[in-house]
Amino acid sequence: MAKVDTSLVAHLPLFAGMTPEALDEILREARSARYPKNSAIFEQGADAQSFFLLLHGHVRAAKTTPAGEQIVVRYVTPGETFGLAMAIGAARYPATAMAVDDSVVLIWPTSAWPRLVERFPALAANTLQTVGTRLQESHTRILEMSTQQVEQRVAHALLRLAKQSGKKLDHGIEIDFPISRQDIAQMTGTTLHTVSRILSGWESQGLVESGRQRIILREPHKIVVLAERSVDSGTA
Amino acid sequence: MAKVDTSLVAHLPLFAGMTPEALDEILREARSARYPKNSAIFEQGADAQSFFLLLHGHVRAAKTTPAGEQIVVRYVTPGETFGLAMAIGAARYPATAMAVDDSVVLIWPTSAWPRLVERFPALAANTLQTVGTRLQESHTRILEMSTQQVEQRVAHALLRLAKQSGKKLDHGIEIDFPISRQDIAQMTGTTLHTVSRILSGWESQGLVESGRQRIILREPHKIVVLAERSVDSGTA
DNA sequence: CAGGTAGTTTGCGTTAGCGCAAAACGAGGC
DNA sequence: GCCTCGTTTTGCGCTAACGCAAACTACCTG
Repeated sequence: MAKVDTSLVAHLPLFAGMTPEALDEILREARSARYPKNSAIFEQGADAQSFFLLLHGHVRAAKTTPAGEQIVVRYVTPGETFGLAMAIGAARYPATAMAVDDSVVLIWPTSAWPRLVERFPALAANTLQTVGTRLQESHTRILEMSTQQVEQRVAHALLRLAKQSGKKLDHGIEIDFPISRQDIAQMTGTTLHTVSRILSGWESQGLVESGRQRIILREPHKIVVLAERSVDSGTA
Repeated sequence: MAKVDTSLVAHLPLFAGMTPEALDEILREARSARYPKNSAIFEQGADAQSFFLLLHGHVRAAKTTPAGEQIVVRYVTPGETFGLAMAIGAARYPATAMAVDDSVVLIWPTSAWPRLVERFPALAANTLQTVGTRLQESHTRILEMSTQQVEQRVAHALLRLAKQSGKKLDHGIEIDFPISRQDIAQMTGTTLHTVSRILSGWESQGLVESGRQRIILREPHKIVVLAERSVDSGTA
């Protein structure tokens, strides 16, 4: 197995409350791998043979309908785990994971999970914590889809991306991985056309600056206002 | 503490892989309580002092926006846990739980959780499993909301309710707890008006029979067809 | 049994956002 | 430097679903 530097990952929530020795033992079971931009890490429906921890880069998890429509479940940022099918007792991946940037991951064989959990119960507790948080976020997303208009949802989505993976600029925040209108549409439950129109509108108001797979929030605060304003208070 | 019969709950996924002694010890920490129909069990935003296991009845978990709009997160059926805020490290309940029928629950103080998990690691693993499954379901719901029309979403919702809490009748399946048009609207991201129109339509086709807070699926199979048909195949 | 309350139905006008289509744009490959 | 392909923009017509309003109905209460 490839040796991984413990100091890089020791602070992650996944390993909270663990001794250096335990951490070392867990890492010994992992190997690391590099996935180039736009390569698939695993496909929805495939045998869940591994689970992953992202070290560098960005990964998009997306779910596809039988008819071929997609939604983006989430963007994985460094330090987060993904592909935890086994934790929920699933034999197959429920989504497809794709590197949107050159990415480096740690990989554990799924078969190692039961043993690791038995030996290090904190692992299950920590994973429960993160999965629980994701469930929360998922409910929030459903709430937004049910109650907000598309423009507000797009505003929220961009703010979240900026918070998660924003690079601070002199004036504004840039989302630091390639993301298309289509991607944002799939995060907010709309079409790329509508997203394009919304961003065009914002651009002409100076709220954002954007181009091919690239978005900079120039006036984050004003976007917060857009995100929070209730439907009918527009002309108030 | 009230004594609870272990045989009633021993088979639940939450207690999978546990010895009778362990189960007994866990149950000793719980008390049971009865909530009458339409009473609140806990409110969104309140201190998460307890977590719950439903023994009898039905509980609706709903999330409210600052503006007062609600969505139904899920209906809890007997044998399921709810109010697991502590598992995700939240100090407050992220939703409101209400008994929709006279209900009986087991209640543990949140403060007992860390101790229980330490003593019985399987508890965390089992909870991870159920929370993971709920996350899956939540993603499926987002996918449906993004890609399907209202009628299909309502069909799916009813089929799920029927599967979860359906009472088999001579001819059809009855959802065996009180549920309003409004509730279904809040499960599917639409309005009670639209749900009412859809059910009226189905009723006139003989697919369902419904009344005040009561729905019977008379032709489950035909509803499955409705749920699965893709958007444009209507006139095919 | 009368009255009130909560849930349901239905009609009608409106519209946010979709779907299609076509053009413009920009980045990478040869 | 040119060509090609994927992304983005924009126009236009359409419709699913909403929002409002009013009537209706079943159940519960006093």
